[in-house]
Amino acid sequence: MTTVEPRLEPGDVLVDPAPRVSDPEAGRRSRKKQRTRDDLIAAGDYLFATQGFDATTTTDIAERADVSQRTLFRHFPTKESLLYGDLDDTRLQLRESLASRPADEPILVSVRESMLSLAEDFERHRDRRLLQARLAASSPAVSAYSRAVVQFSWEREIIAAVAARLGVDPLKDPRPEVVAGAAMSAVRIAMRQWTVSGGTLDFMTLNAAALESIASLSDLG
Amino acid sequence: MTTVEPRLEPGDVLVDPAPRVSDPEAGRRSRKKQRTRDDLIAAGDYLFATQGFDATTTTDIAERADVSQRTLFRHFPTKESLLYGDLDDTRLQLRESLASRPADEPILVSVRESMLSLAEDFERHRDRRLLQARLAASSPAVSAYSRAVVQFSWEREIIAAVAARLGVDPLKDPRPEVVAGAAMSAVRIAMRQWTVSGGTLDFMTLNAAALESIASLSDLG
DNA sequence: GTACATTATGTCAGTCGCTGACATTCGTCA
DNA sequence: TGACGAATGTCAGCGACTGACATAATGTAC
Repeated sequence: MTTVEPRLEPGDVLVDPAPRVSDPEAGRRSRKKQRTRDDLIAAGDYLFATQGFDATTTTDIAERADVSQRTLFRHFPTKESLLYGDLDDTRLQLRESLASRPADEPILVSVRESMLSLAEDFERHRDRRLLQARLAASSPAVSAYSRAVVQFSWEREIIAAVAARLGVDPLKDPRPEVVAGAAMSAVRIAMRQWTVSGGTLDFMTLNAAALESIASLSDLG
Repeated sequence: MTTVEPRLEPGDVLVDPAPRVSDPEAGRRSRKKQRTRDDLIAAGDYLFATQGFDATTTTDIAERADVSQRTLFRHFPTKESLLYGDLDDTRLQLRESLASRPADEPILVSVRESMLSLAEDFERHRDRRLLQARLAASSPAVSAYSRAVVQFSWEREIIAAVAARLGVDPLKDPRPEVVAGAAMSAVRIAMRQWTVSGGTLDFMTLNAAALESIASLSDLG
């Protein structure tokens, strides 16, 4: 599994200057835990960006975050999950966006609008999403994880929402999954176009254009 | 990554009684090579079916095929690829099927008919496809491989064919990928329904029904 | 504030997928 | 037959990940 690793230009932003808010409600213990978690993500982002995903060792990352490798794996189940540490946030945001659409709205419109809320997420975490996309383009392991874990988790949210709206069982009626599959393909195209543009193009616009094509599918007869 | 491993009933067929044809044209050397390859696949199928994917070691498989572990990895790049050893056959068959559709046929019909040719493959290798599907349902590693490698390779064939038919660049026009995504979702549903039925339902029928829903997507507005 | 329970972390040894390097065997072909 | 090359075996090693146990920091009850 040989891999071409990315070489970032010196000007590129490497890490999200994350807010590091650390809910002041919680005690010192959970704050410290959150702190090491943040440190690990930052260390991973930096090393992945500078050396590439495959060339970076989990031991490297742990050392840079000044913790043991064992601690890294207590916070993240896999090396890939370290790169997509905010997966759950994005997924839940998508879920809420889907749930908040009016019930009388056409389903394709609901899906489209919700996917656009995902675009907002991309612009809010621009650097990180670009890094993830670039690493996915250069490392098969990351690419596979993105498809099989990240995107799949989004797809499930769409399937559940569409099935609920239609009032059908998604294991029997194929439409929820087919809609979700089409929508995910649209998002992938938008992501790819956005990535090759280096994040300069407007993700929202790209995503909207791709999603438009779903409704016109039947023209292909 | 804890995994529930499948327990097959004694009556279940474990291995494809593969033809083991070994092109008589070739010499003894390539015949022996093909033979060890077949042995490895058979050993893998048997152990995966009886012990589950994760619980089976590549060393186990190699020993059962009476070769060294190193030889296993000379024939197959990963443990997963051993389970999907015939991936290329299926992919190329899909490609040919897509290429053989008349140029004046509506695109959705071409895609649908080609996916049905994929259904023939499923019935031809019924036991193996069932085993793969069951293992994918029980092991995240297999499931991820199926999505990110196997199904993705099919998806690329559809994208290329549809883009060629439309005469567009699939990196710019989203329609080829969206069609492919919808078609792959349909196939996934059919596979799942077929699997839970234990392979008793007619895959062709399931697949056709799921593919039908693509054209009616715009009804969801 | 002292004592006890919890929890995050470190350390260490080990498994398993996978690879490079080198030696050996065996089919092929002149 | 003898030389060449392809397939395999052997061995050592890397890297992701895990279980077990010890330790230290934190939270809590009194």
